[in-house]
Amino acid sequence: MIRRMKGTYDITDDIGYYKAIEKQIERVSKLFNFKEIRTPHFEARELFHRSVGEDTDIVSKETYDFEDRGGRINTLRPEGTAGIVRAFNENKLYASNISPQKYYYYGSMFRYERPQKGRFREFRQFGAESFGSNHPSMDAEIIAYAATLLKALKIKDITVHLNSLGDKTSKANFEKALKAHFQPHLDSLCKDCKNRYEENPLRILDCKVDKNHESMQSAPKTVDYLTDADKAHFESVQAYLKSANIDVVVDHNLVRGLDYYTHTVFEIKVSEDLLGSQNAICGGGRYNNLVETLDGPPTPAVGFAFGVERLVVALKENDYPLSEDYLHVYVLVMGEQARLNAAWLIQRMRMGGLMVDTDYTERSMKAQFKQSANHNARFVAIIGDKEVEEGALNLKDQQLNTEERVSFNDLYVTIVDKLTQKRSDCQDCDYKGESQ
RNA sequence: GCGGCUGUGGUGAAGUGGUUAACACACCGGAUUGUGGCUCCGGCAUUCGUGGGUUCAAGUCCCAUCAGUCGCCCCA
Repeated sequence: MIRRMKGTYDITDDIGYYKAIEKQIERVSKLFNFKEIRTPHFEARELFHRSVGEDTDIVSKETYDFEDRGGRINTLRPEGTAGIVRAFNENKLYASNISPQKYYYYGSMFRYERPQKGRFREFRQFGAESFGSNHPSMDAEIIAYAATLLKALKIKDITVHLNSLGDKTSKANFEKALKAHFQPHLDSLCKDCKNRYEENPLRILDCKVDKNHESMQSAPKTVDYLTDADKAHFESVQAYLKSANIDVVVDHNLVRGLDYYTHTVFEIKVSEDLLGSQNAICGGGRYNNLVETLDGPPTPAVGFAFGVERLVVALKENDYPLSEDYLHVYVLVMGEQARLNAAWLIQRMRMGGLMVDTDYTERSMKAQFKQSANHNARFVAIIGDKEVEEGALNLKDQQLNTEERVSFNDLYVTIVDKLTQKRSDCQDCDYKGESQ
């Protein structure tokens, strides 16, 4: 049997969680006035090298690259921001009379990684990007947007971690200071940290093995390398968040893996026993140089990305209530003539807005009743030869456990009547009938 | 890229080298010639991820391989 590719998965029974997430994304995005944007799943490889960073793990060893028949080098997008920025520049969206331009996206990303809990090779991200404002209130809005989605999804025990890396210069100075600081301790640090020292010194700060190492306590802090303007910006972001009632933890060891981040960076984490070391459910920050790096006009920008699979884990863990599948009517058919007559009755009910299903496999009556229960059908309409002759059938209400004879002509109105009586079973709205 | 664990019907699983692969759920049929959910009866794996090996004998032991899963790195 041909099976799914490693690190991919089929959404079957869990589809309700995805629908719920997508619904809330749409709703919350409207509240924050972000517009949806959709960009291709593959781009020129060059795009990711220039934006995400040549030396990051994502680009150096995790991309899906392929050459097409025209000799072009394509890459399946490993993250969303690069493509959005490309589209922003290519479509000259910066020329809009609306500013800042606020976009959100939802879709699959691809990274060649070893799959584990909350991590896949094809995974989905929901992300947002705001272009054209360098104001701290914009940083704060982005974080508030992310936090509001989590609130809408009723996810508990989340923590927003916040830090600032400063501009290009302060980021570089800080890195230099870090290397100078850790250089004499290099021998006593763990194997991974020795690597990080060369590859990405910032990451030494959030090492789990060496977190109690003596050199950690005395390590330079990002804040000490911020310019006065950057420091003021960072403090202002915090003030706006406070005003919006969003709790954050300032975490000087928070750095982010992608090269393009400057100034504000943040991560939203759920408890570790939920997702282990994959507990970062959302990550983001400011990237004031990226638009220009990708040949657009100098444009400050800030954004975030959520891991949808991780949201699903959190939803399940929090027992997020999903509405159950159900049918209005299951039509039970016995015999060929009945089946033929049922066809137009079913079509008429469906055209009238009722959710209807029937048997297609010539099962026994008992089995059809079982199916109707499995489908969670409110009514069972029973049609056999007798019914075809009389032009009437038995309609059984499975909820009230009552049954009555109804003519074919009255079937539809009878059902609609019963559905709209005081015992409304509307599961899509809060309407519980007139009596309540 | 590295390490741990796992692989038996549609599903969950038992099986500790010996003959016919438990049990439960689901599903199908019947008892009930047209009324589900309860009850009873019956059916449902020529074979244990795949390939090779050891043995008189392998689901069980060994090797390889594939897949899944969890962790490390890294990330959403």
